[in-house]
Order: sequence, then C-alpha cells, then structure tokens
Amino acid sequence: DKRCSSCISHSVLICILENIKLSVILYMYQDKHFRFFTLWEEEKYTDGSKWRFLEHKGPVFPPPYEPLPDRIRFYYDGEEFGSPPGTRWKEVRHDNKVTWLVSWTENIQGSIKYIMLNPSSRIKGEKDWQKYETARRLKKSVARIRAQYREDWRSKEMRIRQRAVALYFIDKLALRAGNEKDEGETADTVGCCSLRVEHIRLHPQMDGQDYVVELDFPGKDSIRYYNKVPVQKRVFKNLQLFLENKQGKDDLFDRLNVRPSYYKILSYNRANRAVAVLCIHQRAPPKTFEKSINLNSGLLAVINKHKPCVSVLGVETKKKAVQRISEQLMKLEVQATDREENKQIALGTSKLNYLDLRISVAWCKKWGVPIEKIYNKTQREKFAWAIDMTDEDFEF
DNA sequence: AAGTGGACTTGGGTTCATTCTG
DNA sequence: CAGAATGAACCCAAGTCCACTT
Repeated sequence: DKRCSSCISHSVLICILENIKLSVILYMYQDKHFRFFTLWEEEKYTDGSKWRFLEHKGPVFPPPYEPLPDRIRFYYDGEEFGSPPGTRWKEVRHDNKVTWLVSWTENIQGSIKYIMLNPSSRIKGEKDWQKYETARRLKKSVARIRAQYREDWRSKEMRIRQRAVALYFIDKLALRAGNEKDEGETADTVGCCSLRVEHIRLHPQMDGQDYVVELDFPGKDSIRYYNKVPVQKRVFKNLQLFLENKQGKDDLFDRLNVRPSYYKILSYNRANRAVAVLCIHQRAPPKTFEKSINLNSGLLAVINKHKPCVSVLGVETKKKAVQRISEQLMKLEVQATDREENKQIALGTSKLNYLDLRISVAWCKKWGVPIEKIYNKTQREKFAWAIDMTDEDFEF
C-alpha cells in the first residue's frame, strides 16, 4: 500500500534479497523508476512486523545489466512472479562493509555511481557521529600538533618544512588539502598541497602589515580563492625559500608528497582544460548578473508605476506614494545585500556538515531553549542521533 | 612505496511545493 | 487567482581519503 512518491503511482513491485541481514526492497514502476527500502532484521516495525523501513531514495534509471539472477523473487499483492520485463540486473550483493545499496559504472567518465541512504538514516547518522568523535579526539592533540609544525618550520629537511608550512595554511586558513587530479580530464583547480608558484605572492610590506602572503587560485568548482594574510616571519622566509629558482607552473610544495613525475601534457590537453575552465567560469557570472538585472528591473518597475501618479495628484498622496516607493526600495536593497552576503557564505551547508550540534543541543537543554528555534526540520532530522543522545552536560 | 580506483563527503544549484501579494 | 517569493527537498559533480594491489 505504499505509494511511489516520484511516480504518484501505486504500481509497485517488491523484491526481497535472500540470505542477507541487510535486505533491500525495490519499488518499481514502468521499468524506469525504482525506490529502495532497506530493512533491518533486529528492529520491529510499528505494526508489529519483524522489519523496519529505514530509507528510500529515487527515482533512478537502472543501467543495462545482465538478466536478473533467479535468487531474487518479486512479489506483487502477495503473489510471486519473475523479474519485470526489460529489467536487467548485474548481481545480488551483500556487503556490510559499505553503505551503498546499488552501484554501477557510469558510461561517460567511467566513474562509479551509488545509491546511498538519506542523511537522516541510521547508517549515515552513525558515520556522522563518528566524524565528530574524531574531531573531538583531535582536539586533545591539536595543541601538540601545532607546536610540532611550528617546530618543523626550522627543520633541516625541506620535505618537513614544506609539510609544516602547508599544515599551517590548512590550519589557519582552512584550505582544502589539495589532491592529485587527472590533468587534462578535469578543470585546473588546486588546494593547499597542489598550490603552484603562480598562485602565491609574497609582500614583505603591504597595507602597513609585515610579511603578507597573497593567495589567488582556482579552488573547488573553479571558485576563486583570494586572500591576503599576514603570516609569521618564519613562515614567510620559508615560502621565499620554497619559491627560489621556480617558475609559475612549478609546485610550491614540490617535496610535499611523492607525486608521480608527470610529464608535460600535450597541448591537446591544455586546450581541453582551457575549455573546461572557460565553461565553468562562464557559467557562474551570468547567474549573479541575471540576479542583479532582476533587482534593477524590479526597482525600475516600482518607480515607473508611481511616476505618473506623483505628478497629477495632491501633496498628501504624493507623500504617501513617496513613502511607499522608499519602503519598497529599502526592501529591494535589503534583499540585494542579503543575496550579496549569502553568495559568499553557505550557511546551511556548514551547519549540516561542520558543526557538532551536540554543543548547541546541550546549550538548548541547559537553558530551556527549544531546538526548533535553532535548527530547521531537515537539520533536526539529520541530527536526530545527536538530539537523542545529548544531555545538558555534554562538552565537546 | 607507488599507484589506482572505490567509497564517501562536500557544496550548492535546481526543482518542487507552499505561501504571499497585487 | 495568477505570478512572485520563499524554503525544503532533491540531486549530482567535484572534492577527499584510504585500502588494496603490484
């Protein structure tokens, strides 16, 4: 009796994978859409049945796979029958070391795609909890780590010095680590460890400050990172050292990891990359541009609408009109600044990914503040695990 | 130890649903 | 009542990281 919410249809098929602890039920519709329900043996469903629905996501288009293994049985209205026409499956799999339900190789990049559980599911919740516990353990040693890398700024080994400076950047500026990427295949973006000479400028003096480092590079999604930071003298001297005898395309931290000595890729790849970068760059500006246009045209519309009235009508009406215009203008201005500020900061995401909300929960419980005031429905669902387990004495 | 690819998170754009407004 | 505004849900590319080979 479950309705498929993507298809608005009751036509569903149920498939139960046998001999496994973690079972999956697929709801199917017209061979195209299917949804996944994960069941856990240990738990009881509210109607007294043995199983409990954990999760579902969809719709998804199944890849072209081999015929369905006969280990899978399909049921509809309690009646058993074979695999639905046109559906071809690769394998039945039980693997409690992974959290995905279904995976396949995508046919453009050849990368693997997954169907995974919703953030509000138990599996994701537990992982999330682990993540924050790791952060909590890290807190105990962070002072030691900081002392260590400051010490390492003076190391005899260049490798160690570079690591220490990179770590300092990551710690101080929260830069992304910066991994190896497929050159040519992907846009030319960098993180801390993959910074190149061309991304950094050193200013012994700048804006009345000493030892300023100017960072300017394309980060994730080719979003520009631009920052001027005063750093410790020792860091500055180290950076000068790292830059000696290097060209723009050379790695700043060349000794950092044992990177594969990749060749200078053909101009073909350069062109390819240039196009990729161009596309990404060109896509972003029109959006903000369009928004500002919308705001401006909205403002114009407001002014134009009131113009004729003002010239014809009496003083009182004029005053009122002026007042209303300025009110609307203010509203538009507030919207504009709001958008402008929100453009820079993705508040929701960081709330969902970085902040251990047990701190907030404990605070709420301690002072009798309702959690709803601070976290919206989605956030509360995602953090159900934390809300349940946290009492007012919790300390990070 | 190096290299590779699988697994998972991050980040935020797009779409959908609901409420607001003229 | 239609279109605009708003916020939640959905979705997926682009990252990170690490385990497994070789």
